[in-house]
Amino acid sequence: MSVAAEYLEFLARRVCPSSEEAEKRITAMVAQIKANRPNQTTKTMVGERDENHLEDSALDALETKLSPGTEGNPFTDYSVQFRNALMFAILRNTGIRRGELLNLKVDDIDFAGNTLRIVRRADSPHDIRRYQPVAKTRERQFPLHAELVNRIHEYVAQHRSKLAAAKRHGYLFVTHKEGRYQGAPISNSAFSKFIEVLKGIVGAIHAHKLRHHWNYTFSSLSAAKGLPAAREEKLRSYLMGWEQTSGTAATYNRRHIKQEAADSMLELQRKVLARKQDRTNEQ
DNA sequence: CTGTGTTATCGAGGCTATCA
DNA sequence: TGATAGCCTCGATAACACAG
Repeated sequence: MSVAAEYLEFLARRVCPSSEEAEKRITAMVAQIKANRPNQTTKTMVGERDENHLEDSALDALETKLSPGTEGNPFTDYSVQFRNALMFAILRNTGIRRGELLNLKVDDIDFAGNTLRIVRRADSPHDIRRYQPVAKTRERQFPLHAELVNRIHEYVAQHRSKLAAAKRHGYLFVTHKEGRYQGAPISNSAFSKFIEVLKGIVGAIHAHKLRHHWNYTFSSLSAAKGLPAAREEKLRSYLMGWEQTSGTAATYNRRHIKQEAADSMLELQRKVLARKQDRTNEQ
């Protein structure tokens, strides 16, 4: 509204002949518009976000249910099962955004070095999707647990490669259903449908909630390691792709931060995956 | 630290092609 | 012909960047 008021002021000065009378009325108009600005921000309190995390046990149960070939898997096609379980695992373990996930290309994964790269590709001409998912913030690269890398590789080699249309673009996750869109990059809404199914199993869940959960786990882990708060903040910013609040200092020890961030990322993944391993062994 | 602008996500409703 | 697994749109709102 402030901007609108100022623009109207500018416009009025342009249009009206400059006289004392006009000047008075313009000032009055601007004052009146500004007086009507809402004085309360509509943003919600930041503190409430902390309560927004899920239970690990519920996520474990969900992951078991999603694992391909399991009795009672909500998806019928094996490739779809494999893809969906993989998308879930990546979201849970890395805390990347929904858009970043759908925007992943096969090339973004370094299968030899076990790393994942988040790249911005706004308005990519190669993306035929109506709604193009993009990485919202900074690009970044971090290591991926070998198990996840292997699963991605298996998905590409065993499932994605069977679809001819998938060879024409590099996007990692594709549509498997036969028809016009088979092999095309999976759409935002198709992904929504997937989340919809998850909701039917564990109740309120969405992609961003997994991101919140990742941050929650990250906090616990940092606390357990006795990481200083400032340090933790920097690592978190790097891994989540946020701007570093400090300017020059960040450039100075970026590499160090990157390394430590990489370690933390791996450790978190190891923790979650190891626990899952334990459970399967017990059964 | 706050206010403001931009962009992604959520969530719900509706449509379409394929298959058994 | 119904079930399934896709797809599209859009308003509301949350998440983020950045200047003051």
